[in-house]
Amino acid sequence: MPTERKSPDAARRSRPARQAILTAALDLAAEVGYRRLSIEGIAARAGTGKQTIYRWWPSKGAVLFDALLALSENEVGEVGGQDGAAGLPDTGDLAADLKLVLAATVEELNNPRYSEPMRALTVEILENAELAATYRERLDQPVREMKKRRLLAAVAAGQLDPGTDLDLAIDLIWGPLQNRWLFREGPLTSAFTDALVDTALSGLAQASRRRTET
Amino acid sequence: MPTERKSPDAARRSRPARQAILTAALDLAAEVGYRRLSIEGIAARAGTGKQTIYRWWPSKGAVLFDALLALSENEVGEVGGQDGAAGLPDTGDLAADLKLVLAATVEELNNPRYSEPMRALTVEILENAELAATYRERLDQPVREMKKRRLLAAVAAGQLDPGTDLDLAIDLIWGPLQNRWLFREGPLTSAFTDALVDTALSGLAQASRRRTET
Amino acid sequence: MPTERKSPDAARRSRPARQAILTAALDLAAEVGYRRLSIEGIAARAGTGKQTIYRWWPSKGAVLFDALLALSENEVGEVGGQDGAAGLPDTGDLAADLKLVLAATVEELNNPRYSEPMRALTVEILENAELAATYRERLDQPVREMKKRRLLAAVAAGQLDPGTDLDLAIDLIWGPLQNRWLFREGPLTSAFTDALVDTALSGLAQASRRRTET
Amino acid sequence: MPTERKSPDAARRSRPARQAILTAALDLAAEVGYRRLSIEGIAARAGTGKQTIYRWWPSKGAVLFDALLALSENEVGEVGGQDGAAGLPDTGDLAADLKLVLAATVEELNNPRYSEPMRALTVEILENAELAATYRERLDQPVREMKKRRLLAAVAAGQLDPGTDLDLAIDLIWGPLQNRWLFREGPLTSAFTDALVDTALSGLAQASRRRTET
DNA sequence: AATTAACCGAGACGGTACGTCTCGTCTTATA
DNA sequence: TATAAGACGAGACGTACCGTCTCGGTTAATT
Repeated sequence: MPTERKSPDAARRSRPARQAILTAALDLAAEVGYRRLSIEGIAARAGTGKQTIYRWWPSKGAVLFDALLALSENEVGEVGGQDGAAGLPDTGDLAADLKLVLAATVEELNNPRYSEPMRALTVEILENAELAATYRERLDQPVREMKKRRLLAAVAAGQLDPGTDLDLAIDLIWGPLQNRWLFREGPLTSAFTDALVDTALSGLAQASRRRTET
Repeated sequence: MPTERKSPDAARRSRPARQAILTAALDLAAEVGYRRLSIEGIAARAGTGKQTIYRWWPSKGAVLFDALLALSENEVGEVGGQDGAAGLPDTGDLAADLKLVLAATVEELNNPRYSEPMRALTVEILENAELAATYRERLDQPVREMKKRRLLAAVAAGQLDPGTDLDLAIDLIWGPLQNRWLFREGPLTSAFTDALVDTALSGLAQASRRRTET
Repeated sequence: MPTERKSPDAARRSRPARQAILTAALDLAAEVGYRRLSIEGIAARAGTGKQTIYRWWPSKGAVLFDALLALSENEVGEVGGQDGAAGLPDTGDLAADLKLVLAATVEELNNPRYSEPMRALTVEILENAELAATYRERLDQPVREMKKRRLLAAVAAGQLDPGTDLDLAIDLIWGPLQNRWLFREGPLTSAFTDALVDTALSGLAQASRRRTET
Repeated sequence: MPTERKSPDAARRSRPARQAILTAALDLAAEVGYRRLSIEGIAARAGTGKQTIYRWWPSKGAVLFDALLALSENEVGEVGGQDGAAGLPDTGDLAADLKLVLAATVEELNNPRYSEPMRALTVEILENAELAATYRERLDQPVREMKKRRLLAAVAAGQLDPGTDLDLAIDLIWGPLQNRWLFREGPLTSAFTDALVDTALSGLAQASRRRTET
C-alpha cells in the first residue's frame, strides 16, 4: 500500500508473490546488509521475476519499507509498535511510560531481525529523497504525532509545563537513542534510556521554570 | 593521512594527482550525491587512472574522508573545526560556549559544499564497518574527548555537578542536532541549538540534584 | 487451416478474431520486418488477447503462414498463384509459359505487401523445423508437383526429353530466382527470369542429347 | 578484423578472450541454433564478461561472421575455401574444375560443424541489413569475383562463349545448391552438383549459340 | 648522466547488478 | 465458457561500475 506504485491493475495482483518478495527482502537485508542487497537477489530468493518487483515498487528501499511495515502490522498491540492506532501507554506517570516505550524500542533494535533491515531502510532514506518523503509522511510524522499526544496528556495532567516545546522534547528523548543505534556508538540498554528520560524530562521542567521566572 | 593505504612508496606519490582526486571527490559528492558517486567518475573528473585511486585508498568512502579532512585542515583555528588541537572555547560560561560551537556547526551544515560530501561520508560509514572504525578512531573519538574536556572544565568550575554522566551529556547536546541534520527533520537554526543547550544543561543539573537527594 | 493447432473446440472459434489476427500479422510483417514482429504486437494490433493466438497457433511463423495462405486464397485463379487446383498455364509453348509464370512471381516479389511477410515466413522456416515440415508438406511439395506436371506435359508434347531430371529442372529454373530475392542480390526483372528460362531449358535439352549420345 | 568494431585500443586486445569467444560462438551456434544463441550464452561459455563482446562486435551476427572467417582461415588451401587468395582451380577443364569445387562445398555443408553456424549466420544476414552489407562486401562479392575470374579464363580458353552472362552463369551453377542446402530440400551429393554443372554449362553454351544465330 | 624502480594515464578484462523488454503461461473479470 | 486484458516466471538485452590487471611513458632517487 504505501510506497508501492499505483498504476498497474492492482486487482490482479498476486498475493503470494507479494508476500514472497517482502519476506525475501527482509531475510536478505538481515543476511547480507544493505550494500549487497539487490533486486536481482530478492527476486531470485522469492522465486519471482524481476519485473514483478519493478512493476509494483519504485526502488529496493520501497520494498524494504513495505516489508518492515508488513512485519510490524503482523504484530499488533506491542508496546513499541511503530504504527497501530493504540498510541503510547498512559498510566499517568510520564517518566515510567516513556521508559517502558524506550525499553521496548531498545529490545527491538537489539534484535537483528528488525534492526538490520531497519538500518538498511534508514540508509536508503538518507539517499533517496522520494522515499524519504514517503517515509516522513507515512511513518515518521504519525509516530511523532502519537508521541506529541502523550506529551500533551502529560501537560494536561500537570506533569509537564504548558509552555514546553514538544518537538524539542521529542528530539531530546528519542534523538540520542536513534543516534546511538545508527552509529553503533555504544550498547543499547534500558539503563541508558532510563537516564535519558530522566535527564530530558527534568531539563524540560527546568527550562519551563526558567522561562516563567523571566 | 588517515584512511589511506600505507604500503606503496609514499615518497614517490604524485601530489597533484592526490589533490585532483580529493577535489573531484568533493565536487562530485556535492553534485550527484552519494549514490551516484563512483570511483570511475572521480578518476575521470580528476584526470587520473583508476588504479591511482585504488593504490592509495581502500574505498570511495576513504577518499571522501580524506577529502573532507583536507577541506577542514585548510581552515585552521575556526570555532567549529572538527580537528585541530585547539579544543572547544572556554570563556567560563559553559552554556554560551556550547551555543557558540553549535551555532558554528549549524552554519557548516547549512553549507552544501560541506554538507553534501559529509552526508555522503556518513552514509558510507553506516554501510562500511571498516571505514566506521577508522572514522570512530580518527574523528569521532578525539572530538568526543575534546567535548569531554570542556565539560570537565565546567565541572571544575562548578558549573556542572561532578556526578554528571558526560557521555550522556554529549549525546543529549549533540545527538538531536545530528539527527535533525541527517534526516532533514527541520531547519537547522541557532534558535534550535540554543534551546537544545539550555534544556540539556538544566536537565543535567536537575538530574544531579535528584541523585544527591536520594 | 494448415498450421493451426487441432484440439480446442474449433466450432466455438471466433471468426472475427481470427481474421483480425491474420490481418495484423500481415500488416506488421510488412511494416516492421520479421525481427521485430512479435505475438505481443500482433495481439495488440488485432485487439485480441495473446492467449487467443497461442490457443490456435503454435508459433508466430504459423500465424504468418496462415495469413499468407488466406491472402492467396482470396485471389484465386491468377497466374502466379501458389496454390489453387489451377496448375501452371499450358499454351503448348513451355518457354513462354514459364516466362509468364516467373514474370508473375517477380511482380509479386516486388510488391512489399507480399514480399515482406513472405520473407518473414521464410526466415521462420529456416529456424523452425516443425514449421518447415508443415510448409514443405502443405505448400512446397504441392507446388513442386504442379511444376512437375507442367514439365511432364512438355515431355509428352516432345518439347522436353523424356530422360530429363525434373527435380533438377525445377531447381535450375526457380532456384536462382528465389536466391536472388532472398539475399537481395540484384533487381528482380522479367529480363532476368526470361534469360533464366532460356538458359535452363536449353541446358536441359543439351544434357539429354549428351546422355543419348553416350 | 572484418565486422568488428574499430575504436577501442586494439593493441591492448586480449587474444585469448577473442579466441574463446569465437570458439564459443561456433559451438553454441552448432548446439542450440541461431534462435537460442545469445551473447549472454557466448560470454558464459567463453568465460568472458559480456562487455568484452560488446566492446569489439556490434551484434551476435558479427561475432558469428568472424568466427566462421577464423574457421576458414585456419584451413588454408582447401578447394572450396571461401577466402584465400588462391582462386578457383584451373586445370583447363572448366566442367571438371567446377565439379571439384562444388563437391568440396557439398562436403563442407554436410559437416554440421560448418553448416549449422553458417545457417545461423545466413539467417542473421536475412534480418540484419547492416551485417548483410558487410557480408556482401567482405565475402560474397570477392567470392563472386573469384568465380567470375575462373569463367573468364574459360572464355579465354574457348570453353565458354564471350557473350555469356557471367552473373547469370554463377546464379545458375551455385544458386540451386545454396537453395537446396538452405531449405533442406534434399540430400547434398556430388551427383547432384555434377548434374548441375553439366546442365548449366550446356545451357549457357546453347544460349550463346542461339544468340549468335539471331 | 645513466640506470632503474615506481608511479602515472589509460583502459581492457571477468564480473555483478542494473532497469527494460519480450517471451509463453497463468489468472482474473467481463460479457 | 471463451475472451481481452494483463500479471506472472523466466531470462536476454545493452549499460554502468566494480576491483584487478597489464601496458607504455614519465618522474625521481640512486648509482
